[in-house]
Amino acid sequence: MSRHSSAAMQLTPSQLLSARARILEAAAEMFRTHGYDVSMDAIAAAANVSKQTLYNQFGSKEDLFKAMIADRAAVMRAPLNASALERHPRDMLADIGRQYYQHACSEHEIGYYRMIIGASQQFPDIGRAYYEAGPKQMVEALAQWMSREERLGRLDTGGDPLLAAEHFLSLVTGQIETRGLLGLWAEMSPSEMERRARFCADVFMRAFGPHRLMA
Amino acid sequence: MSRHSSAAMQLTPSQLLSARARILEAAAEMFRTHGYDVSMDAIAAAANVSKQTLYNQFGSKEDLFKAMIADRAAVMRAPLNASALERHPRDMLADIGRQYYQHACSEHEIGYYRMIIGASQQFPDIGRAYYEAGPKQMVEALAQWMSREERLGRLDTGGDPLLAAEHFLSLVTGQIETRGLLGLWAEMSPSEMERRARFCADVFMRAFGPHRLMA
DNA sequence: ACCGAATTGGACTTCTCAGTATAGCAGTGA
DNA sequence: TCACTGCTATACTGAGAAGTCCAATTCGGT
Repeated sequence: MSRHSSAAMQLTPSQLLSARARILEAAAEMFRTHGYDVSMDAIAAAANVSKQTLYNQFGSKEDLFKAMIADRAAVMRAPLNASALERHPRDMLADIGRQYYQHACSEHEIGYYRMIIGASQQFPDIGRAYYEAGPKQMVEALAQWMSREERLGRLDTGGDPLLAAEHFLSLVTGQIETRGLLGLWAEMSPSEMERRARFCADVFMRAFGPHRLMA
Repeated sequence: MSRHSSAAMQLTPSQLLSARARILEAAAEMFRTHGYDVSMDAIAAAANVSKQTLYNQFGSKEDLFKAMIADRAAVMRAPLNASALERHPRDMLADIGRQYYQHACSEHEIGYYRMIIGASQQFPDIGRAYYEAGPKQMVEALAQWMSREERLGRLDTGGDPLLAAEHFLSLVTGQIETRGLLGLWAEMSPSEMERRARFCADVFMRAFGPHRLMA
């Protein structure tokens, strides 16, 4: 019974990853769902690894936490594939909205965001790093696209594409983020995503489209 | 020297409040700045009260926390004084924006919000209560006003004043809340508040004003 | 098959913190 | 003067968690 059976029995997929990768994965999950207060024992158990191994790989809880953040930041690298430069701004915007709802508004991502907010009190640089790798990237990429569209005469941001980009993302986010952060999660159906994304694009085009009326 | 001098020496303003009120005040401050993880000893010290008194007044840390939340919720009761019903929607909206920047975007309020977010993982009902006493009230009051304006033909929300209200508040909040939550605080000057509030009102009116163009 | 390195499980130390217990002190009312 | 009540100060208990130590085991490369 000894070697073979016990080895085979425990071969979950996670066992195939290196200890370090498994720890990072488990740590991300545990920190996300329990906040920085999870015990190292709990993380070790979740990673299916002994506590000592955990401390061999990462010297301390703080180190592990920061390594996990860095690991995830590498993944976060923004989407916003500037795929079609040819499309009508309205369609492009609706698409961005859709993408946003699928990625950034998932329960998973909101949980991660909540955890970062909590940690940013204890580790201020974490908050800054997250902001610069996430929201800032996003808004700047969008602003750049808007600036291009403005030169083409298809948008009119009044010379402040950054603020316009902020506004669009704010429209998309709406109260959804607020509710998510406060733990009031409501799954959004694809059709609801579609409706909201289109609505935001319409609203934005009315406000920043090329033919706007004054006062 | 004994009685008079010692009593007089310690008479800070906070000494004039009842022990209970002092504790609530100190607890609010400590929870806000340190999160739920502050020690009861620290709170007792901040309230200038012995630990035992603290436990006499509030049976446990959780009870104290919830009492503090309830105490503050009573204060939060929304502004949005529907003062002038006569004013042009644009001015009304700009005013709401200004008020919002002054109250809800203060470092103080953001810190409180951040703390609630952290606690809502541990105490889910806290998150819900905060949402319903704060953001929800706000958006519903605004939606009600918008609905009235729509009947008067001075706004056109396309029949969804709630979503329009959400949109306006999102515009106002923008990235400011995000940055605040992540600890990247940047004081906003009154003129900056003014500029942003006006800008948001203009944008909103272009999108939801009465004479909108279609597609 | 063998050796060194990594891993394991668990006991152990030290610390912090919620909550309790105790003993004394200060004001109040009769 | 005396009992009563509420507060202070401080020591204490018990639980949980970070981090360490160590003997036994397993794994990877040769």
